Formats: sequence, C-alpha cells, structure tokens
Amino acid sequence: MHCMTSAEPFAAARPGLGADVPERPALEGLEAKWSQRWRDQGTYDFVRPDSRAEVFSIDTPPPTVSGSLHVGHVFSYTHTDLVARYQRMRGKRVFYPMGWDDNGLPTERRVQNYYGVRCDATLAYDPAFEPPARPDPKRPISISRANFIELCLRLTATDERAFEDLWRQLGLSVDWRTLYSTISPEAATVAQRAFLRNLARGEAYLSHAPTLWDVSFGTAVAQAELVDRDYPGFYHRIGFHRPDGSLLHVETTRPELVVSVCALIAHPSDERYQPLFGSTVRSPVFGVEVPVLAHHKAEPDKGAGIAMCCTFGDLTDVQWWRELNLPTRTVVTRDGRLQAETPDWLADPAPYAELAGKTTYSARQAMVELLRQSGDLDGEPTPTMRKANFYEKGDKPLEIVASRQWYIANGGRDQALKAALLARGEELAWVPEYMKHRYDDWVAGVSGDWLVSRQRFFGVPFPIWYALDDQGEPDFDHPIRPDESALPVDPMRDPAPGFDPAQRDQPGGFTADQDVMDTWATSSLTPQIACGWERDQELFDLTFPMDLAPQAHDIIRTWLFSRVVRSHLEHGCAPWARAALSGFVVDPDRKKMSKSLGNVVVPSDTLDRFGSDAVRWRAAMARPGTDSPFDERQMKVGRRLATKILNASKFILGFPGLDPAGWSLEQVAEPVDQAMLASLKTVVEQATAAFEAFEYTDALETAERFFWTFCDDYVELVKDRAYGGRGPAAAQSAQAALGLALGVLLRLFAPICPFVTEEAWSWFQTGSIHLASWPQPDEVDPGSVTAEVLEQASAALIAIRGAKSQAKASMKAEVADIVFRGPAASLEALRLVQADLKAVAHLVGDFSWVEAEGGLDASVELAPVEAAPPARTD
RNA sequence: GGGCGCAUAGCUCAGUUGGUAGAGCGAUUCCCUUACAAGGAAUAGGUCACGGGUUCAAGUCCUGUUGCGCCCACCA
Repeated sequence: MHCMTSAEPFAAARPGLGADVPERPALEGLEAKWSQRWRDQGTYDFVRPDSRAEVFSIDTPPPTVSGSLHVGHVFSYTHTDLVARYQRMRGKRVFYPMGWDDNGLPTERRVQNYYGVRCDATLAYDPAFEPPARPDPKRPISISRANFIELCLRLTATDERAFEDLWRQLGLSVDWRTLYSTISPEAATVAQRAFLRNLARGEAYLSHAPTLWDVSFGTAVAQAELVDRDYPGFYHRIGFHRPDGSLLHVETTRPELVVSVCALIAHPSDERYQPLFGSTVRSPVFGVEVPVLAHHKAEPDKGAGIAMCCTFGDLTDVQWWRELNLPTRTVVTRDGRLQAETPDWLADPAPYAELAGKTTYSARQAMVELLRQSGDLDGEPTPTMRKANFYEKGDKPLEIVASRQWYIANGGRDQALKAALLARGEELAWVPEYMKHRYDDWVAGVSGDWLVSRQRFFGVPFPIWYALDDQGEPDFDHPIRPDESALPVDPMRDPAPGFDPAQRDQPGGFTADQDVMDTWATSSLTPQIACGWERDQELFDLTFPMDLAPQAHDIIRTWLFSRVVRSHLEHGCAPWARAALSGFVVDPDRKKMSKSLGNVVVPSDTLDRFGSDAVRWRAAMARPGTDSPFDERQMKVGRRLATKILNASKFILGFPGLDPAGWSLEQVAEPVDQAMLASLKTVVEQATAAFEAFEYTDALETAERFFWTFCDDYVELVKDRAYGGRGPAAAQSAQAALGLALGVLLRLFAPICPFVTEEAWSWFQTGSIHLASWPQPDEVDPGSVTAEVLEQASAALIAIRGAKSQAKASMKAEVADIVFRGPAASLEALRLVQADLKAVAHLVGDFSWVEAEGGLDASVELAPVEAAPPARTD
C-alpha cells in the first residue's frame, strides 16, 4: 500500500493531518517499512542511565544458529519482546541483547555436511584451502582444525544473517549493537576467565573416570544432554560356571561385554542367590573368575534377577564398580570398537581374537557364536525393546569409556553446594510458578559433577597446557594456566607461558590441552558475556544481576541450571531476578515439533502470509508455560485485529477539520463519552496490572475485549454525532473521546502489534509509539462517572440489531417504535444517550419508556418497508 | 516407579476471595452499512472427565479414580 512516500518520517502536519492517513490501510509492507525505520533511528538502542533501578535487563536465549528456527521460537521470542516493549514504555531503559550460539557440535555437523569435509587435528593449516564446489558428504575431505574452524565461522555468518532478518521481520525490539556470539573472542575470554577462576577456587578439576561417550561424534557427553530412546535388542541367557560344574544363568542384552565382567550381582534379600554371595563363578568362553556379590541396586524381578556387572555397560555398572571396588576391565574404545590387544585378565585368551577390533554390534554377533560353540547359550536370544541412553544429538547408544575430562562442581557430589543451588532457585521469581518444581527436581537429582570438556574442535579451547617430563609424559596434576590478561588463548597455537614454541610436544617441554569446552559451558555465562563482565564495569553494574531470563521449559535442566551454577560460583548470587518459561508450539496432534517427525512449521512462510502482528497476537494468546497447538485459523484472527486497528484509527482520524490538540478530558461532555472513558480507565488499570505480573495474555485480552466493544457499539453509537449531526459541541465531545481512546488503545496494543500501532501512531503523533509512555489511568479519567450509560446503550444496541437481524433486514432499515422496559435506573441511563441511539437505530418515531422489574428489555418494531419514506437524502 | 501439569461448547481456551456457565474460531441465519466484504450483525450449541466429602451453595475447596501431556529415574 505504501501510503507514506514522503521523505519526512514523522510528518507532523496539523491540522492537515488527514493527509497522512491512507485511503485503504493495509498490513502489507509495514514490517519492511518500520523495521528499517527503527534500525535507522536506533529506536531500541540501550542508553545507559545513571542507576541500576532504571534498567530492565534481559538474558535473551542465544538461538543455535546451525539449527533452523521454527514457529515455536517465534512464539517464545515474542513473549520476551512483549515484556521488553512494555517495560520500555514504562520508562525503563531496556537492555535487550541478542546472541548467537554458534559454537559446538551442531555447527560442526552442519559444516561437515554442507562442505563435505571432516576435521583431522593432525593435519597442518592450508591457507589456500577452498571447500569443494560440489561437496560429497559421503566422501569427506580431511582438513586441518584451523581450516575447519574457518569454515564453521563462514557458515555461521551466513546463518546468522538469516536469523537476524527473521527477528527484524518479527519486530523483536532488541538492541542489535549488543549482538554477541558464543564463539567470538569476547565470549571465549569470558568462558576462559570463568573457567580459570573455577579452577583456582577448586570448583573445576581434571578427572580420569568412566564417562558417557558418543562413539560417532567421538566425544564425552554430559548428564544433562542425555535422552533415552527405545533401542531394539535381544535377551541372551548365558551360563556362568560354578566350581561344582553347575551353571548359574544370567540374562543380558550385551553378551559382548562378557569379556569385561567383573562380578555378578543380586539383591541382598534375594533368597535364590544368598547362598552364592561371596563365592566365585567362572565366565563362559573366557573362564574369568568373578565374585557373586550383593547390592541393593540389583532388582530381583529383572531378567534372571542377577546382573552381570561389566566395566562398563551402563551407569549402574559404574556405581557397582565404585561402591564394590571392582577391577577395571574396559575393552570398548573411543571409536566404539573392542580394543585390538587381547586383554590380560582372560584365563582363556584365544577366543578374543574373534572379537578384537570389531564394533560392539559385530562383536555381539561373534560372541553369540562363541557362546553357542561353548554350549553356554541357553536357548535362542529373544527380541526385546529396551531403553538406551543417547546423546540428544546422536544416533547411536552411548558407551561408557574411561577418559580424562574436565568437570565443574554443580552440587552432584557436594550436598552443601546442592543446597545452595536449590536456595538460589527459591530466590528466583518463576513465571509460571510451578516451573520451579522442575528446577528443584533436576537439581535434587543431579548425581555427578558437570562434565564440560569435549573432544571436538569448534569450541572455546581450555586455556591449559601440561608440562612434559623427560619421557614426554604430561603432568596432568599441575596444569599450566595463562594470566587472565592474556585471554583469549588457544593453547594449540600459543605456547605455554614460560616455554618456547619449539618446546611444544618435546620431552621436557609442554603440550596443549586438546579439548574444547562444551557449548553449555560457554552459554552458561551469557549474563556475563552480554553484561560486559570484566570488560565494561559500568555496563555490568547497570545490568547484572539481570531482571529476566526467558526460555522454553525444556531447557531448565541445561541452560537455566548451568547459569545459576556459574553465577553462584563466581558472583555469589542468582544471575537474574526472574525466570520466565514459554511453552512449545506443538502440531495439531499435540506432538512436539521436530525435524525427525517432519511436522515443523517454518516461520517465514507464516509471517509472510499473515503478517508479523498477527503471528505475535497468536503468540501473546499462549500463556506462560503453556503448550499450544499450531492452527493457522488462529493467525487469521490476529490478522483481523491488526486490520481493525488500522481501520478504526483511520476512521477516528478522518473527521474533517479534526484537531488532536483539542483532545482533552474537558472537551468530553456527553455522558456516554465519559462512560466510555471510564470503562477504558479500568482497562488501563487491568492491563497494567497484568503486564506487571508478566501475564501478557491477560493484558491483551482485556484490551482486546474493550476494543471490539468500542468499535462495534461505541463508535457506531457516536458516529452520527461525531460527524456533526447534533452540532459542533456535541461533535467535539465525541471526537475528543474517540481521540483520547485511540491514543490509549494504540499504546495498549503497541507491545503486541508493534507495526500497525506504529503506523497508525505516525498518522497523528511525532516520535515512535514504542518510546511513548505506557498509558496512565488518569489520561482517560472522567471523574466520578461510571461505565453504566455505555453498558445500557450497548444492551439497547444489541437488542435493536437483533431485531433487525431476525427480520432479515439491513442494519440501516428504519425503525418505527422502540419500547424500553426496565428498572428506572436503566431507563434513566438510556435517556442520557437517546439522541445517539435514535440516530444509530434509524428510528423515525420515538422511544417509549416503561418502568418494570427485572432486566432491560427492548421491543423494536421496524417500519413497514412499503410504507417507508424515501431514504434520507445524502 | 517419582514429580509437575491438564481434563469446561465440535475446536482453541478464559473462569478472580465458592454465589444463575464465558470468549474466539467453526456451524447456522442474515446484511453491499460512506472506517473496515480479506468486512459486519444475529442465532444455536455445555450433566464443567468420573466417584465421594466440606458447605445454605462447588467448574472453583478437600479426597479418591480414570485418561492425556511433560520432566526425571530405571533400562540385567
């Protein structure tokens, strides 16, 4: 529609104000027009005030840029924006940064597929390298770590531009000057600094221990990243040999781990096995002597009631291994295969040749064959569907391998710290409140410290080196750390302090820690990154601890918890005052949207077709914490509201000779005009209270309910008068009331529908509506007047319309008589507005008034069509 | 197995401190009406999942049951 082609962004023309109002207002083009204007004018720039109290700061979730945004993201980011816009209009300086979570595995995987490459850390950097024009992900080209990281940066830059475009189209009022990314040098500095301080305080430590391991990504995985999935397998009933030659049967889904068996374990109270506790049996095929032990974690009703404890089949094995001091007999290596060398604990090592070097899957087949040959397989394997742990981004079950990893204390092994972290959860305000239970449950159940190291490439490196002894063996007990002033460092590029680069990997020299931090280890510091911790003290003092942490409810155990951990350890406080949890957008069958299900709704299409204001309206209708099904028809409702806002504004601003300067409460003299303002005043109070409680849905519903009644009833009622049908003074009262109401309504809707409200605002106001002040009740306070007159008039109008509708007549059909029956007070109210009612009803006769008990009743008699006088001349 | 949440009109959801069941969508019947036909008006539609209890009064409070969703645990 491009109604405003003038060069002046805010034409302040008055009284020729009608010139700015388009003939046919339309939604198309508003996003492009206003997002550009907001960008050019820095509408949402954070301007530093003098005191912390004037700031509202938001810890925006940095989206994973290698993934794609779906309509659920659009909803939850809109929820945050609603609050940001409200707070800004309340006069707060809103610190609303955006970040990109671009480091980590998702990016690596995307780069591998996109460019057809894989990282080989042993290769040297090739400055001339260019990715193939026609990538073949099935035959990846090996490139150096530095080349790989270059490609990661290149691809994320492209992705990030697309994300930014989408957020701008949606109208997020973020300050794009404060954009950060988790792989940036600034973020790396924060991550390394925080880690070094954790290390200095003893909160971070290196430990060689059994670790959950993803064999396809070749990296350790943290507890918070586990998901369990169904995984098909077979029960194998196999016999262990008692000294007397009889067999003790166990059932296992992982017979290949017989080579690693350390004990058989049953419940202490299990009478079947009590006689065996303390005795030993010999494993089938390999003849290893293992004890039969008791432990309460064994479950009598599972399998044969006695479990094979191997190092390591699952997390229970790890617990048994620790608590029962069992030997370590690991054979599964980091690539998911059984080790090539024959283990030294086997009494009969020969059969191991059948397993050596095979994947666990192939080794399982081979082991079944060995068991069959030795006669230790009882019956045939029976199929079962079992649950197995997976890395949430992986597609093979996790193995448990022993490896050296970095951990950060998170209360999993320290009850005092756990209690302190639970107390931090108590300090937070939760929206909605019941989400706090999820935090409590997760923290209470954390069972080990936080594993933060990953054997990957595109991440923040640990700022650590190790001295090498004369044999070239690293001294892991005394990691070498840089000075904080040297950050960020890349130990694989930079030499250890006090060493010469030539001493790298030489006996007596140093070697780099090869690992990178997990993405969460960096994103756990988003408050510190965004607020300028140790980089911009003034900013940090103004913004930290932050006011609001918005996120979806699936992320409480990861991002939310990890930020509480880091803030507690570093600053001794919670990182924010309030946590707000958004629900998901689910598909119409209430299934979570996911790529694998193929039910993801791409947001750009929805935004293009319905307009951002409509989609935002729908998002605002989803209450905090509540999942809502995706339904396009709902978007149409929002679109209709947006259109209505434009049209109503156009109408109110369209009276000839209109002068907004004359819109004052003193001008509003007619009782029904005052009654409308009285009603609106209540709406302002309720919407404000709702926003203060972060209940944006209630704020919207309150404003919207009023707005539709305002359009349907009040505007219709006063239309004739506002055009001058009853003289200039009566017209001025209506126009002033309409204008005051418009100014308030546009601001009430501004957080929800920023584009149409800005557009309409620009037709009669200077400056952005988003920097205007949130409406105050006293702006529309008509004194002691109540809304009674308008309510009675609405009831009368509905009765009149109903009569015409029932008679299948046009709304402008003429009415012969209207008889009102009702209590004296109602009739009195209606008499005050009878002139307006007469006009809107097209009443040619007169009203009759009959006092009666009960509610108001109107009987309407239409004028006979054939007898109707000619329509009024126009 | 534990925790949390949900169950109200065909659909999506409101329902304040207990006091005559609400909205929108959809359906139906209409209306070219000079802000809006990509619109507007009106009408119909509900044993508030089920069983107990408290109360003068329960959609609302207590309790039990069933079903659904999410999170966690277990996965021999």
